[in-house]
Amino acid sequence: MVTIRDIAIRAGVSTATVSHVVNQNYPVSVQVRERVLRSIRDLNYHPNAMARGLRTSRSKTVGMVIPDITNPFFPAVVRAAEDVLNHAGYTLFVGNSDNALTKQESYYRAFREQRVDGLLLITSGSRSTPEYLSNHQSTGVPIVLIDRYYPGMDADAVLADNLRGSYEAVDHLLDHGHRRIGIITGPLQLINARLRLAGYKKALEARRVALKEDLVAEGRFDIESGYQQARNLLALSPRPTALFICNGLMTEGCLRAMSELRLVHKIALVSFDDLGWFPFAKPSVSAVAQPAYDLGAAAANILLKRISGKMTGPPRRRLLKTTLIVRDSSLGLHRR
Amino acid sequence: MVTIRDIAIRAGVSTATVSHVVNQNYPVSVQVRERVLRSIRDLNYHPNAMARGLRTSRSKTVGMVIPDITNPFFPAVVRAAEDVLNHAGYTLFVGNSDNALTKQESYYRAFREQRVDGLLLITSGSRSTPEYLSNHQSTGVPIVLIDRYYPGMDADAVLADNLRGSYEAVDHLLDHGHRRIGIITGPLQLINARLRLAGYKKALEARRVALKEDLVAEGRFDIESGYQQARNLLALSPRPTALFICNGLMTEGCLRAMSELRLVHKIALVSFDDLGWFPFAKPSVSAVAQPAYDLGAAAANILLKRISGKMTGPPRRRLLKTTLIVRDSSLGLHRR
DNA sequence: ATGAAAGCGCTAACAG
DNA sequence: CTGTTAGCGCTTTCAT
Repeated sequence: MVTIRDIAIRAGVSTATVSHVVNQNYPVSVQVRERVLRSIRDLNYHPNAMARGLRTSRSKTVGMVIPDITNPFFPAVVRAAEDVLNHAGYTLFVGNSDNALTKQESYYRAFREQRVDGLLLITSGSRSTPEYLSNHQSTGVPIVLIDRYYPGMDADAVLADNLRGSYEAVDHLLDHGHRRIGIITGPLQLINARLRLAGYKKALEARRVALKEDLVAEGRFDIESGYQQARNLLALSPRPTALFICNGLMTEGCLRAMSELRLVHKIALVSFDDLGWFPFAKPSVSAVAQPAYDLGAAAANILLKRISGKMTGPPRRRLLKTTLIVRDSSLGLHRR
Repeated sequence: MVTIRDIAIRAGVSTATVSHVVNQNYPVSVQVRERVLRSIRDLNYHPNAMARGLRTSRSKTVGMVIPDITNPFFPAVVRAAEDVLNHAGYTLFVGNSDNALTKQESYYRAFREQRVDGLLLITSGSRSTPEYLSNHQSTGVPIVLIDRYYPGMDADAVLADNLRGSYEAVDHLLDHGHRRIGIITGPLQLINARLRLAGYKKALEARRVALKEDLVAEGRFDIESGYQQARNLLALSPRPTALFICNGLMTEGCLRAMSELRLVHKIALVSFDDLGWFPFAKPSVSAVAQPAYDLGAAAANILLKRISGKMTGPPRRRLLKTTLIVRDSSLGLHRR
């Protein structure tokens, strides 16, 4: 491994001078600079980030943990955060927790040990704040939660308005005359899953439609559980006339079930989460679109402000609007 | 920041002993171990990976660069690599190059500077090997290419059999009587895009069907270009009777175009890359499924062997089979 | 404008 | 079993 000393020797200067050239933080004469730069190229020198970080205790690096890299929503959030952070000279490292608390913790620790300058976290699976996260406060490393939060965890958070988004979706179905509306929720230990369910309940209440417990099915935000719970709901009699599915992957599973049962054109459908292919499914799928890019970008911006010290004080919570996109699946147009 | 010294003082031992406890690589009496562990918990101590890495020159970390995190194929590969690496005690950091050579290079440098123990790379956009990669050999840091490679770059690679996969797809269309088959290729500076085109040509040749240049359109492996090029191909007269689309995202765009033109049920379609929702598109979409998980897992396994020194010698190239999944879009069943 | 030298936190000989 | 110590590669005063 070629080190700063190798460069110094080859260029006939001290390591300090090499450092000055590399970091451009002290004046260096043109001739010396050129000689140093040439040596760096000749030897293919990469500064050792570990040594540098050990010295400066900054890494110009941000760690992000997401729960499911195969759910298209999260990559979209990652892309946004990455854009903002790269622009500010930071490198974003991503870890996939696979919806497992243990993996989330191990990524958290790995990132902490790598001394990332900040953290972005899309939490998974717990009703309360894991201990390592409640202890996190004291570390001084900024952390911003995205899309979900642990109740009682004091950290900045950027969230979609889950309650209102699902309220609007269900309200829309009610508008179109549906009274037996089934819902496949996310795992209810997640706050956003609970809020989406709450929006459903609130919409029913507002129209004085009684809540039927058997129309509420809990999924796991994945294709498989969407399929399974859709089969369950569609086996009820009387059958629901409409379904509200609380994320995109479960909608994928639900469509598979509806397709098998030849009910695709008979049951109205709204999905929370808009996937790219919803417009050309038959019927095209109505959805509550989340501002994925804005979520990631806003979170990254807050993080940068915290890192630089431009933002101080107590945690803030930002709520971003969702958008109901009405397509054929909820309109009954497809019934003709 | 709490350091090993803080723990040592609090536990009334030397830093060496704390290190022994943490790394479990030297015997420590039970009482002392307990005292140390308690201090670690009390102070919420995280070993500084930078200091450790600086000392050991190992980071137990692997870096992976992918070209497009929003293309579902790549996250699937990531998931696999992650499974294998986590299992072996490594942490996988992912960087998204966004199909940009500059971003790919900057992630490469960031990972090198972080002193990752190995690299997984899904290359983007160049016909020849960038200089920093041809220089990589000498670093001794193992690197495994996945899905694509730069001609002339001497590194282990795990690839799908693009040529054969697309040959089979086009052959299948020919089987069903199609003679005017349009193709939307990927960006032709990518080797896999070129191979998929080559498979198309080879299949035509085998049946002595003349190649029509106007039926060949070059896309960029994204939704937008799939849409655009599909519009172009479908505007030809005579119109192609079948389309072979060289990746999943472009198929998404192509379907949008076909849907707008009300041609969905009139043109046969096969996609390279199988996406989760293809089975319930109408018609369901035939596709060449790539072994995404196996690609990632095989690459990670090779990387681990290189890191541990269990595998030495010249680079090896593994070719994994694809599978043609015939659904309605290529069968004409949907025409009834 | 350049260099000498201390020290970031940790591990690994080695000594005891 | 436990402690002392050197040094990984870098940045940063402080001299010159």
